[in-house]
Amino acid sequence: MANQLSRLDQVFAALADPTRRAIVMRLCAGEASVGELADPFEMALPSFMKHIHVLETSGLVLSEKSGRVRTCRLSPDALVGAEDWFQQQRAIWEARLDRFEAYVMQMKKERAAANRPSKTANKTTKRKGS
Amino acid sequence: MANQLSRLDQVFAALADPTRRAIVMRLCAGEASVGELADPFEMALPSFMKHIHVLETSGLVLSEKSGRVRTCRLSPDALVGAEDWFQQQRAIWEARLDRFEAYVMQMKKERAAANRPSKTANKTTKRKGS
DNA sequence: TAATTGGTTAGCCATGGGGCTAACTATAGG
DNA sequence: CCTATAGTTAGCCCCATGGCTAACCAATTA
Repeated sequence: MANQLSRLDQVFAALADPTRRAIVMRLCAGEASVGELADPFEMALPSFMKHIHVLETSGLVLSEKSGRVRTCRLSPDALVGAEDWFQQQRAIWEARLDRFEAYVMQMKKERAAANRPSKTANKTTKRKGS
Repeated sequence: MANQLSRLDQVFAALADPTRRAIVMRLCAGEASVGELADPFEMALPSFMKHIHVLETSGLVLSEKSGRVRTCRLSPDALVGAEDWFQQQRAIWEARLDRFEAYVMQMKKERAAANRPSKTANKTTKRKGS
């Protein structure tokens, strides 16, 4: 579990760079060699290879060398893992929103009760507790 | 659109740090003051404030100072924006998988046709085109 | 008014990230 | 066998990041 967290570190750090996000997007459309991947970028190969390496150690990308060409492909697992994190946070967030909404409803009811001095015999402003 | 990309840079970079992810998770449960947020961390306040600032400039967190206490709350928009990116990638990925599956199906059919020299009168290996 | 509390600013330091060039290895092709 | 291709390794540079301390406001509170 703590492993997954530090994996998240690497995945998010990898995705924080536009070059690397572009590589991931490109790889979503299918595997490609390093040269093919590097082609659209005006960047020296060694610099580009660093990005590949970051993506690889983050678990987002797998690569295999055959002959003198290294072919890269996306490993969707890591992507899904990061996506899961968002969904968990959103779940917590939405649960809180629900609770907040319930709280607002409660407030409304109480204020309505306070503004309607008909049934309950309340004389002065009786809003403070709880 | 290019704006969103550089915003993504910041959001992902912000989320690449475990401290900051913890802050976001904490903030999912409701707003809190800087002091409350910093409490669980063994870190000098100025260091912690840097994290807050990173989260704020990334758009993930909003804060407001009243009196001498600054209250932070989550801005879900940025989170959702990042989540969207994943979903887009997954959509492209899955579309590709579908195409690949279709391709495999096609291959199967062709191989089946090749192995079944009954109906279609094909003499030699007639697989090459398209 | 004096002291505490809650943040903030300024400035230092070490590490790491992202870029480069140059030189090297190893396969493919002529 | 020689050359071009595709990566790789080594090493340099600069600046951003993440941590710290020390000093400094500005509201509370005694």
